Amino acid sequence: MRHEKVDVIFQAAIKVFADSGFDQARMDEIAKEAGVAKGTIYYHFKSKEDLFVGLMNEGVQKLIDFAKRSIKRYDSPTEQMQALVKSHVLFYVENGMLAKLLLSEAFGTKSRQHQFRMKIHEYLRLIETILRRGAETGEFKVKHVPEAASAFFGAASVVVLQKLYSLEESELRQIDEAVPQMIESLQHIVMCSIKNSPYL
Amino acid sequence: MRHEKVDVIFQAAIKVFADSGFDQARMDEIAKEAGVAKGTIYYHFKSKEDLFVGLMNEGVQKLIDFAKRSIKRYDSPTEQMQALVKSHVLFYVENGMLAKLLLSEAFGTKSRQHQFRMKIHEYLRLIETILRRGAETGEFKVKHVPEAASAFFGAASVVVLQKLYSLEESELRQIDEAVPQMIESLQHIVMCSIKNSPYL
Amino acid sequence: MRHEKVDVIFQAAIKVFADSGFDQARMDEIAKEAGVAKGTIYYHFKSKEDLFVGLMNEGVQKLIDFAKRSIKRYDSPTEQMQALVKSHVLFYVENGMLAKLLLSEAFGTKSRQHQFRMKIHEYLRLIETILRRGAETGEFKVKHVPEAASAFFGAASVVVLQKLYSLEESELRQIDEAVPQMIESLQHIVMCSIKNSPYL
Amino acid sequence: MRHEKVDVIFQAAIKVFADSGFDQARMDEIAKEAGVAKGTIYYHFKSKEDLFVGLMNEGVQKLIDFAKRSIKRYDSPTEQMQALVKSHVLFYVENGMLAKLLLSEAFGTKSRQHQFRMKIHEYLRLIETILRRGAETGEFKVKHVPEAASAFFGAASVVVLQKLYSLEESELRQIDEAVPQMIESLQHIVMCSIKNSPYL
DNA sequence: GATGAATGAGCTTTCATTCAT
DNA sequence: AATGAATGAAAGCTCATTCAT
Repeated sequence: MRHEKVDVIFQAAIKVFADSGFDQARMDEIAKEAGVAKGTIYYHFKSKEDLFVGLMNEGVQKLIDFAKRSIKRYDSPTEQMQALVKSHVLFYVENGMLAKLLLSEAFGTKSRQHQFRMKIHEYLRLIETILRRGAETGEFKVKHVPEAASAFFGAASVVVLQKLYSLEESELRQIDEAVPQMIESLQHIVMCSIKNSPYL
Repeated sequence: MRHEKVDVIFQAAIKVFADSGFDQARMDEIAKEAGVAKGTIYYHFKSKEDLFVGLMNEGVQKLIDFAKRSIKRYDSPTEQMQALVKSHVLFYVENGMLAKLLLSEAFGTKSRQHQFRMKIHEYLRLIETILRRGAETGEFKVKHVPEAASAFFGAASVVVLQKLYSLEESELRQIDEAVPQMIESLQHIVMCSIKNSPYL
Repeated sequence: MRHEKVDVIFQAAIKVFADSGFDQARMDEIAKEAGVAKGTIYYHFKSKEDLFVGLMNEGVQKLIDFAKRSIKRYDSPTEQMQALVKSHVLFYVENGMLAKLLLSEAFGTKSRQHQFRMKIHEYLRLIETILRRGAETGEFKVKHVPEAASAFFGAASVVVLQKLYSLEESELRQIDEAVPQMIESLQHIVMCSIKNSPYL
Repeated sequence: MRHEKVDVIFQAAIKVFADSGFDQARMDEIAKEAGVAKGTIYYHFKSKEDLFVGLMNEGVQKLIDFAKRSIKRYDSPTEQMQALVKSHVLFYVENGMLAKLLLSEAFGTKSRQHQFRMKIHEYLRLIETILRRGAETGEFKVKHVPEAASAFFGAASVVVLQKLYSLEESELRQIDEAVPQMIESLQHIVMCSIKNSPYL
């Protein structure tokens, strides 16, 4: 069982990293947000980078777990793909900070960014798995599976973020109203492009 | 006519910002890369942020101009949309650095990020214009135009970046071989999801 | 109880600020003089300006306290005024650095200079209080109290500084011999100009 | 005859140095104020310090000349001393910037400050000359002439500056109303303390 | 386990000065 | 004589990290 303080620090770190990005995040602020002394963070984590990597892995893992739970309820690849798109949007709306970090910290040559991409790759493989199963059952027809997975990931991520940042601070509650629209749009795009036979 | 040194600094800055992101980029490094003294940068730009904003605006403008030139050669929205996807991929492969900054620095609450999103919005509006024209001619059928534009932008951006970063340093030349594949995949996704009638 | 390091920094800062003035004083030098790292200063003080303001307030407060203690021993305004002049000279000779900063940093439109003048004003009010009490008892006759207070302050300050700077480095010990002369001169000036009846 | 541009630069420099003090004054600003290129200043002056020293000498010289002209109209040391006090106040009110620089830049160990003190010393010697002549004629009785000169200089300087800075920006016109009061106060102080016989 | 005072390398920015034109 | 683009030394300040308690 993880130490109690570690959880407190994780929660604080998520918030601060999401608000500010890796570079602008201050260990001081994380400590203050967590209500612990700065030294305590260093007792539990080797470095800022270490904390960040742990955090990102956990974040993406949650995204993966959430997606897997959504998928599990369906058998056909078609339904699973739709469930995946829906879970992606819902998770991002609920965890906007992660979405932002996903795009802003995923690309780069730094070691932490490489590690981060590895973790994201797990999620992409989940998408690819469904696509491949759909191809086997004959429901889907996808020529370049990895490219399709990347494309869906990018499309879904940018659509949600663009919506989040286009709403003013005061209108942020309207994001919930926009969710069905985003899900519909993305499902349409995804299904159209992979369905063997024409999609509605 | 812009001063010669300004161009040298711009070229150096785009390289360094792309390598490291805004925060990790060092003015020292930009100066060294440009072969000028650090003070020279500050003689021409008010601040690091000023340099970055100028750079990004110019970068996105080039993307917009490149896309517009590609589109101009065609009349039908269908051909224009395919041309746009192609130009997007080609531009990103040629300007991988800008592509990375486009995703990593576009989202956030900083003023420079807001300015940056405004500029990207110009590009999104270009996509939307084609989509709307296609809807008018009856070639396209798009329910939520802004969402579709964001989705295509996100899909195309992530596909190229994912490919760029999945190739090791030594295999970077292979990127050119991957270009047709990426274009084909993205065109397929885009056309399928907007075509009024089934797209083969 | 104030932290030990704060005192060390204060002592070093007063020396460096006095040697060089606010602008020419270097935080590096203060740190070196104090035997602490530069960061330590910024751990305890918000900025160079913050350090300076704290220092000046404390310095002038010491001058005020010293004057008040000197005055307390006497009842008659006449004796108090003489005590004040004497204490002023003694304090300045002992704290030449503060004296210099008092004149060189008090005037200007910067916020820190305004704050500084406010503090000096406390000292001037002390002088004015004695002058007014003397007027009540009939011992003094002063037409413009604030002008008189400023004049005595300026006279005493410049006399000591002029003497300090007219002595070469090597003759600085002679300052002690000059003290009685300065006190006598200033007391003469002050008493003559405020005494109701002729002062010998 | 001095080069035309030198005068333009001098006028600009006076303004900028007075507004900001030596350290905070920027050569850029002086150039802009003078309407010349920065290089032009360096064509006529060796350095910022060189410009400042030249300026200060000229400023103090003007003060000296103004005092001498005021004195010349009278024969008796008594009248001359009163004229000197009056001219000092009038000059300071008219040239507040010089007054400020006089106090803020006169003390210190820098070479320019030493040179500056030398120049001020000329003014002090002028005061001393009158005091000594008064002693010879029997009108005055001054025990320590240099101390008295310093005291009068300090008193007059601080009185005017304190008044200038105590008035808010908007009330600066009231300074003219305060002039007679300052002159009266200072003349009273000076005359009382040097007159052989009681001064009313 | 936990703390927070202390550190110092490293950052952006400033600005007096130079020099080719 | 005059210019102003270019310079680079130095400054104030930040903040991840350490370590004695």
